[in-house]
Amino acid sequence: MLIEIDFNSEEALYLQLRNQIIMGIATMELREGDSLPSVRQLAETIGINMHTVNKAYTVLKQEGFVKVDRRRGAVIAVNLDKMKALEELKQELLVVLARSSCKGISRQEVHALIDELYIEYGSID
Amino acid sequence: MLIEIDFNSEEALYLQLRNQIIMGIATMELREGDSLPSVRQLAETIGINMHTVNKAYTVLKQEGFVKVDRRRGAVIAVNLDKMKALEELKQELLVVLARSSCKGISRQEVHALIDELYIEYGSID
DNA sequence: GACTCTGTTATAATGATTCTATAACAAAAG
DNA sequence: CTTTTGTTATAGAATCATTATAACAGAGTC
Repeated sequence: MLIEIDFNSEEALYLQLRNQIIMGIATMELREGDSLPSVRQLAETIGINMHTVNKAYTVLKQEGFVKVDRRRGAVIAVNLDKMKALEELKQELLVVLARSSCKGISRQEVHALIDELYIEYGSID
Repeated sequence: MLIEIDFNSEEALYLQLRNQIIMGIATMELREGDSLPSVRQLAETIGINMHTVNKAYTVLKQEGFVKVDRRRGAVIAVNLDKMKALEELKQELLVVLARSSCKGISRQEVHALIDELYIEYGSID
């Protein structure tokens, strides 16, 4: 999987990494059971420190996107705690939608954007 | 307007402040032309430093939610740069929806959540 | 004019976060 | 036995968040 890091971004490197891997799972580019590169290998590929990659993997583990196996390294394994995910989504949208609403973006425009983005993600419905 | 700061949150104080004010605008609790408390006054009310409030106001000014008048202090004045806001919304949703999709939240569930939250915000449609 | 309140700016100290650098350990695979 | 794996420890540098003091100029009040 291709990972692109923006070193000029304000976003922390380990968070950029985490987000790209999550988007990789969402687009089915990474599937349940797939192994991620080892922390050292990915660090070298990207050109960053091993610990930065390790931190990304640790966060992904805590958030329930991978399981770390001593033999196979980090393996995609999504923990489907839907209730928790819905609550977190609500909290995030609370702020994001407030901004949008203030800027004159209508409810329907948000819906359209959701549909546009969800096409790329594995949506069952 | 009532402002509640969570000192145990990982979110920076000035960002909590900014977000609450933006939500206040979205819910029409704060209206165009309303004045915010002075930086010193609000700082004392909340129990934080003046500069932290000042930083929140400065960010709000840069993001186009208030204008700062030497006489009246920070005044609600939303700059409607819709194109820019739509682009920013898209970038934020890109990550948020990837997480949701992975956790098994359907497109329709997101729509329902949007509708639920938008009720509290001033939606024209 | 004296006083107060406003935003703004400067400077500094403190603590937390981020990233890097080196190093070591135990478990598993070849 | 050697290599590779995740994991842990420690330490340094840079940046960020917060607080603390202080000062300044513009505007309103008495």
